Amino acid sequence: MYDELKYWYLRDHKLFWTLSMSQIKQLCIITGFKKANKGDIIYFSSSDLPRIYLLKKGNIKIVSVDEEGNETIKEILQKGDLFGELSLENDGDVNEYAKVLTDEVSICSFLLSDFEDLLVRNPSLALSYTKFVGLKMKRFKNNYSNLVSKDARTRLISFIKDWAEREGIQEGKKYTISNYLTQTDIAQIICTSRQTATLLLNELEEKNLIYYNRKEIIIEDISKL
Amino acid sequence: MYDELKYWYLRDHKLFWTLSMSQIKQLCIITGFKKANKGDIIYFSSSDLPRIYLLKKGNIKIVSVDEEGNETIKEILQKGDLFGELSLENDGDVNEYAKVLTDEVSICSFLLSDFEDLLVRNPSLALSYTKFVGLKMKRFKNNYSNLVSKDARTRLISFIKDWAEREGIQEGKKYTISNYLTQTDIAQIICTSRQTATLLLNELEEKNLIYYNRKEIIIEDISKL
DNA sequence: CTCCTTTTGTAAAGTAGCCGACAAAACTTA
DNA sequence: TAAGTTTTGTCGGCTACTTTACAAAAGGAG
Repeated sequence: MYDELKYWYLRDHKLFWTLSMSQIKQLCIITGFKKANKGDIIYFSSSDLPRIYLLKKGNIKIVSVDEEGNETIKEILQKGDLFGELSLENDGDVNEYAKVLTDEVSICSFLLSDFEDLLVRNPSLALSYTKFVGLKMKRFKNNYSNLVSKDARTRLISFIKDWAEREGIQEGKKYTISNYLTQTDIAQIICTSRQTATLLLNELEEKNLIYYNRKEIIIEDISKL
Repeated sequence: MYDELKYWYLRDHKLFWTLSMSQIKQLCIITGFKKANKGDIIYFSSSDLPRIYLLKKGNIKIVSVDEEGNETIKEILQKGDLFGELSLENDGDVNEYAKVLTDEVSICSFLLSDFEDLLVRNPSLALSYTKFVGLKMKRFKNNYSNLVSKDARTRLISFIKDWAEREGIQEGKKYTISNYLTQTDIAQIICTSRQTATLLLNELEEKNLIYYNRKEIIIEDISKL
């Protein structure tokens, strides 16, 4: 892959706006690039050097597996999101993988150590990065409190609203989301059983609050949801 | 308060080890210092300039209140912990306060903007700080997955173990924790009702796994817990 | 078009933990 | 030491959700 293209892939991300051309090139030299298809699984092999990944196109989910084999969806990532060792420390024991949700995704990555070098040489990037991680944490905390105090219905609704606002195509109060999640996925995200999720989705559809199928979700009036 | 003393308060924290004397003094000029007693409530007034706080002595809990008035314990902090606008962004709407749990606490604080200046001028501090925030996020994620997949009993046990390892006095397999939490606090931390927490604690005591009273918790053999 | 796999729909039985209510015990204050 | 307040103990009813189980529908592969 040409350096020129790689350069633009990074340059695109707002975190890297402050960097000079030469600094980005420095990262680019060692940048990896990868395409993958729906259903593919990407492991963060612990034997490999730790990396930071940037999702350039498509959607993936980060799944973690605990000792008993229970799978939890940690995050749904969309175009422009960073993932991997964001805390800049590699923790061996955690078992996570990424699964591709959309037809085609492209991902680029760079070595953690190179990124650290860059951060040390570029304090304002470090500052942006810290804010970025902080923001991520904040969103996480928010989800977490939802989980604690709200019931499954409320969690589902707030997830759908959130999704619509992040990715949906808006026409007035109407939102159209291209649906790359199964009901099982949605259930895992809002932390409930698949059956409950199905039940609640059908209930919302019966009340004409949403229109659901495997390809898309349409919210007629988001303010009524 | 003498600059000299303030200096040492900061110097103590491992995050600030890399800083030179003059850099710390720079922060110290505008450092605030505060003592508080059990039961006191410290508000992060949004009208005020955003600050970062460092807990020097004692324990406090961070409580957030949602629209309906539900209170959730976000964090229990101990000596040496940083709190406040760690993400370096101030979010007005979130309603949080800190409540003092132990007899006497001391807290020092500095302005967010001053800290940012320091970070920009000191890349390696910025890197440590980023890692620190990242670590915090990781711990958070861990708690969160516990909440999702484990039942109340498991959550209580892992909370007690964690507490013992962080703060308890160890003698072989025996741990003694000085208990500054009520059962209501514990319940809120592990996200269950007070009644359930009481029940489970008594159950653990009946099985002789722990000895519980208002002043201390003794774990006879942590490996059996 | 047919077979196979994945996803979705539905129902019944079981349960963890919530909620309300009240009493006992332990600290606090005067 | 008495009265008030906070914390802890205990009970039964309730319900939102899980689990198990099976069938229908939709997609995909050959």
